Amino acid sequence: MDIARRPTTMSQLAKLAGVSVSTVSRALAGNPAINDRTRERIAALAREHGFQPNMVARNLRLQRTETIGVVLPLGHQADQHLTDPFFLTIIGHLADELAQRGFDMLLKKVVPRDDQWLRRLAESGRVDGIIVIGQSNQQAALEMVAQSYQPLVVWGASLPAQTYVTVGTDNMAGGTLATRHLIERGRRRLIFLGDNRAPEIAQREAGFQRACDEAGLGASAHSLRVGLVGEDAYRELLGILDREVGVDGIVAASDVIAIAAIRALEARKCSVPRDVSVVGYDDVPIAEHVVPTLTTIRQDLAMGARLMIAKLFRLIAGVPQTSSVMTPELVVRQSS
Amino acid sequence: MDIARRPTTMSQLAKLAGVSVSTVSRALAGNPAINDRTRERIAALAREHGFQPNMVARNLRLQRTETIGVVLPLGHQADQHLTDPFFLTIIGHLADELAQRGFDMLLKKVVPRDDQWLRRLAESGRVDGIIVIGQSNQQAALEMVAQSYQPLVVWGASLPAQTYVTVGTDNMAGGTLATRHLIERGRRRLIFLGDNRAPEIAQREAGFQRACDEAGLGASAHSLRVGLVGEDAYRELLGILDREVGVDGIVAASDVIAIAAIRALEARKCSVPRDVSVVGYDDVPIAEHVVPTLTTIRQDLAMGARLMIAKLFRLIAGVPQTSSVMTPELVVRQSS
DNA sequence: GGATGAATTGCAATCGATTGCAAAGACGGC
DNA sequence: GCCGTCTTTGCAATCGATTGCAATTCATCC
Repeated sequence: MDIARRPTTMSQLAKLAGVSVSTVSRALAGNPAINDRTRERIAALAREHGFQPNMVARNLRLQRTETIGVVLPLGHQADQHLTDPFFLTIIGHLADELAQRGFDMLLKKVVPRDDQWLRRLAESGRVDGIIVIGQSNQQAALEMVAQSYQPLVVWGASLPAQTYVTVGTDNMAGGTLATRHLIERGRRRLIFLGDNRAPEIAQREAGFQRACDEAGLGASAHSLRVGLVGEDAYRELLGILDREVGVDGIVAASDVIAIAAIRALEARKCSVPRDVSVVGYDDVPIAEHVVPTLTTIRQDLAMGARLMIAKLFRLIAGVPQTSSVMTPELVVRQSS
Repeated sequence: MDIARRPTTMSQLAKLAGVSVSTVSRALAGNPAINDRTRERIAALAREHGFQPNMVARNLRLQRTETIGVVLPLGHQADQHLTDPFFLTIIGHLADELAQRGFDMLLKKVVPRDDQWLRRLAESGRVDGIIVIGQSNQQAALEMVAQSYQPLVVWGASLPAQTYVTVGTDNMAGGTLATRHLIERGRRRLIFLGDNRAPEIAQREAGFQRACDEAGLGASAHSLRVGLVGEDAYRELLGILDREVGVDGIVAASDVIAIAAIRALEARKCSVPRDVSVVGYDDVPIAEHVVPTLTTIRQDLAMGARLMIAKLFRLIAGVPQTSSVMTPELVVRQSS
């Protein structure tokens, strides 16, 4: 039981210890200029009272925060919620990597209303660097900030004229991989499901088209757009299945879409994989737990997160970085 | 193209505008003491250069950050990753609620090594309030901090002597609901799957036991512990199924466990729901997309997030709050 | 013309830490 | 006893904003 209230600032702790604030600061920082006995006395006092220095003041003085901003721009999504386990998975991996380095994560879900959303965070002084998950349709805002703000890494597609650093998988290769797999399984009437306003999805779609063209099924292969998730998407899927008679292969732009598609097929009395083969994208943890287990294109998100954080820290240190494109991998399970 | 570099502090902007820092501060804050023409001139200058005030300095001066800490304590989980979509769902809803109020979210995943992890965040000055998702096995740390730190809301179980505010569902009722449903379906050899070191899970298990006792199946009903997710859990499940012959009903402590269980049953040639009925818990978005769709106990996380944030803001305003226990709801789908 | 008061703006303190530099104290050597 | 050196500690500036209070300007009124 303390009679005086617990000290909350260094000056209060200094008064308790009978020394100056600077001595307390140095003692807690382990500065060797401070006498061992003094340091130990102050450390004991701090421990005893559970003293915790004010990080905001510290951050202001040091001009760094040991915090990384992680931004999810939802530019092209009507729906406001994060429902794709893909995001949690990558956020979880990022949190792991950051925690290892003693950094915190400022998570922002932004629905862009102007092109200043990224600049606001970048110049607020609240974060030492920024990771953006997915370009959405916000290339302009990303480019603008990248001109003057170095510590920025984006998960997503590697685009021609882009000046910012990205980490991602080869989406075109992934789309091709998924599609060729269906064709090898003897599927001929294929559709692609995904919202191609995001560049990653557009690249996967391009990969789908390429594989279709290679196999000479241009005429019978269709490419269709559908939102990412939710009841609307499910209903839309039912409509698509009713319209597209004879479809025997589906390439989905994400596992969540694939799973909804399987459910829609089920509702229409189509068996997966007997009547229709389905390939997802991402290999989210749930993919191997659904029935049938999901054939999918695996993106190594643990590796991706590690790369993003590694690059980001090097950028923070002032070392220029280049983008990385990882190779996606086909994981064959029951749905194809 | 600016010849001078862009102003990054108010004093630089003030120099540009030919006024003092205080005038800039007041102008940007919309203080009516400032002449309209002056204010407009300064605002235009700020807009033109994309000026963004330093939030760290602002936070220090105002002693508030408009940031809420969201903490995921992983005390009882061997596995370090966030893989349960339950977390993403609740984080997404919290992010929505906070964004609406113009607040940011500092996300911390902590693997508690001592009992100071919560205090460190509480007294760092970096957040105006804290939400803890799940008590895990950290009741002691929560209690300790709650003594001296008001703005704290915990998602989880409402426990007898607890001094902090919680929001959650009635886990005992949920467990009972799920179990009674299986019993009504004619199931008699039931098992509960979940890690009861977390108090929420322990309460669900107690509800399971109560329903079993009510129906007089104490002898044949078992209660078993299993980790939350991952390949280990799946293998453990296979082992359990092999040992527990004749099981015809499973109450899972989460949807993720339920889905893994269905997959294990499938691997052992048991049909769901023909041979075994399975009930999950949470009603995560994926629950209605798996095949068979999952019967589950729905927790209204949107409502829960809204309640938590509402309580937290009232606590920040100094208004004492009480805990809320929401009523869980049985959602019957195909798996039972 | 001078007093009064309202409208604007600036000065300087403040939030709580860190750190360069100076000062004080300890100690030994001559 | 005095001086130089080394250790240890404190003073005060700094990070970049906000804000109470004082100062200035200017119009108005008698």
